[in-house]
Amino acid sequence: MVKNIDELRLLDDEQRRQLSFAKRRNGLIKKALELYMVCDVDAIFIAFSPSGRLSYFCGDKRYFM
Amino acid sequence: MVKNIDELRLLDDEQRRQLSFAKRRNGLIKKALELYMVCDVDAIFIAFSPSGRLSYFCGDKRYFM
DNA sequence: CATACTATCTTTAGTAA
DNA sequence: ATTACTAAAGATAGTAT
Repeated sequence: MVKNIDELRLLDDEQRRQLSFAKRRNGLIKKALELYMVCDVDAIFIAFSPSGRLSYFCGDKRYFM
Repeated sequence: MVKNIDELRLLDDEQRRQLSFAKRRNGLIKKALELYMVCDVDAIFIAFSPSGRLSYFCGDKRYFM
């Protein structure tokens, strides 16, 4: 797990990085959905996977789209 | 804390919602930064606070900007 | 708006399938 | 690509400042 930003470094193995991405992306999308629902705000999250695939969440009530 | 998505509901108090937003937004930006650094991917996060202020994170290495 | 505390709940690296 | 398991680390509601 990551304690400080200083401890962050690029995962050196492609397979580990892809798995870490999938887990973290899922976590971020869930958190963005919670922010959207709990706090009643607009929020978007966009990321590209290490292999270039798009992942996103869009919760729009007022400003987006 | 939120256990299931079914338990999510709009915080009824404006002050509680604003505080929850500030904490969750900080958490999301940190997570997005970690995703960007650890997984070496592009990622953006944008949200508006309950009072309409913009918060965002943008980590771009290939696609954005 | 921010920051600090803490009990409690959540996320995730490593691993296997 | 995914899901499942688990210990360890992280996030946050409630509260006070």
